[in-house]
Amino acid sequence: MDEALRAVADPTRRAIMELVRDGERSAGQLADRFPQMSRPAVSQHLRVLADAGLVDVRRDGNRRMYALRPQGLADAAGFIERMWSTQLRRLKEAVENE
Amino acid sequence: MDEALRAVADPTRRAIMELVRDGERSAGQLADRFPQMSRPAVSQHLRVLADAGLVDVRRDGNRRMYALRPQGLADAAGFIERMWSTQLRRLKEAVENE
DNA sequence: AGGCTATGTAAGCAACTTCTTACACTCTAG
DNA sequence: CTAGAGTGTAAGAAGTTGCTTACATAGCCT
Repeated sequence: MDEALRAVADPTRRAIMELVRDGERSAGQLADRFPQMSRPAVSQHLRVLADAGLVDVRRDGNRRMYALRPQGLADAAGFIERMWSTQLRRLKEAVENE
Repeated sequence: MDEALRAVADPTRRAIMELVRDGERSAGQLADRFPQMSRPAVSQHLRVLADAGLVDVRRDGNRRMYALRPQGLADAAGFIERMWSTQLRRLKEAVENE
């Protein structure tokens, strides 16, 4: 979970995830979407995402295709849900006490 | 969202959130739970959490009481859900195509 | 083979994080 | 009022992150 949450904490990486969310994208296609930063920078972000299990990589000849891997967020989602549920529980208690 | 996700990316801060999840805790009570690190370190983590809107602070005489503020995770939860839903959508499509 | 395309890796630097110790502040209690 | 408890803030060290440029690797095409 730690790795996934640290990966997701970066806005560029979240943007990449939004992009690959709709289907596979090559490293180059992704890099093109970030004209303000160098291609290697994007490549490094992709590595972080892959290491965190947030994207899948597939070789396609010359290119590398990246796709979202939502399971990688399972534990993070669990944590957030656990925090979130507190609100619901509290709300319920508040309602019951009035 | 950025601030919340960066705050949550740290394991100590997540642990703090788990602790205040069940109700208010004073700074000192929280610091006691992290014997391996200094009290000021915990205090600094609490500040990060408060700045990110993930905890509420209340002064109680000499002490400061911290409580979880789950709304602070709303945007983060939204992001994760948006990624997550992809899986469901894909699954649905896969089922429909077979 | 040789050159071009697509991509990753290495090295290094600047900025940021997360600690620590030392200090300041603010209530409460006697 | 003074002492001590509870807590935040300041300054600085050490480690980590996120970039850049330069280089390496691997597949494709003529």
